[in-house]
Amino acid sequence: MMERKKFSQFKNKALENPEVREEYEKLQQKYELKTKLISLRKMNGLTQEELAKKLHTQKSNISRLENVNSKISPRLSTIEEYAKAMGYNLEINFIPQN
Amino acid sequence: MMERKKFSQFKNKALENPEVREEYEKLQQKYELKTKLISLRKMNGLTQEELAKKLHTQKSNISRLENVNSKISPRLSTIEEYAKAMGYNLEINFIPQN
DNA sequence: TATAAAGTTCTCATATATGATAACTTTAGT
DNA sequence: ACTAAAGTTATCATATATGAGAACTTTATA
Repeated sequence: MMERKKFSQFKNKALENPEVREEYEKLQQKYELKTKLISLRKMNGLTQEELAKKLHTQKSNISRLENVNSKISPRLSTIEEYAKAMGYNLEINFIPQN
Repeated sequence: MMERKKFSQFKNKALENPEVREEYEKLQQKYELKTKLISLRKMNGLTQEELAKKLHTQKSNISRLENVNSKISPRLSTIEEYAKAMGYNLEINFIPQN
């Protein structure tokens, strides 16, 4: 708990730096999408292999897509198909910064 | 006015057909994104050329990106950068299909 | 702790998006 | 109708995502 508080304080301080903040938000966003993809799949009780089959591709490709560390920026259509395979549509919004 | 009503009735009838409906929604979505991109740019009072400069690219590429008819499915990062250049962040949501 | 299932990583081939330039068309203002 | 600005289209080169297969690591469970 003490650790958590300390870190939290440090984080807030660091985020006052615009460059750090920007970098952080960029990561947050990437993390968000990948995270959403993964939880969407798990919510539907699918393994990577099962989803891969639905999409006529390989489990290794699903893994790559879901990998938070990969530098790949997927095509919109790829995300769309992933979502469709589980019964979802994509919605894209533009949010003003600050 | 008469024309509009007739068309509207036809449209609703046609949308009861699942295949037609799916095709329609697909188009709607594509249209939506491109439309959002265009209005975002215009809201910020930018020409394609001006935006291109901000993004260190050419106006022809902006035109291609905004072109509703093109079969290109852009990278997520491309849309992101377009938005960022005008002070917006991307938000992506998964909407259950019915 | 052995085993199977699930997920990851690497690599190469292929498909597709993006960058750049030029010529063309449309639109707006006079 | 003329002109300039804005937008479009075509094309080729380059960058990057995706497909596929194999070997590897992690996780869960008996």
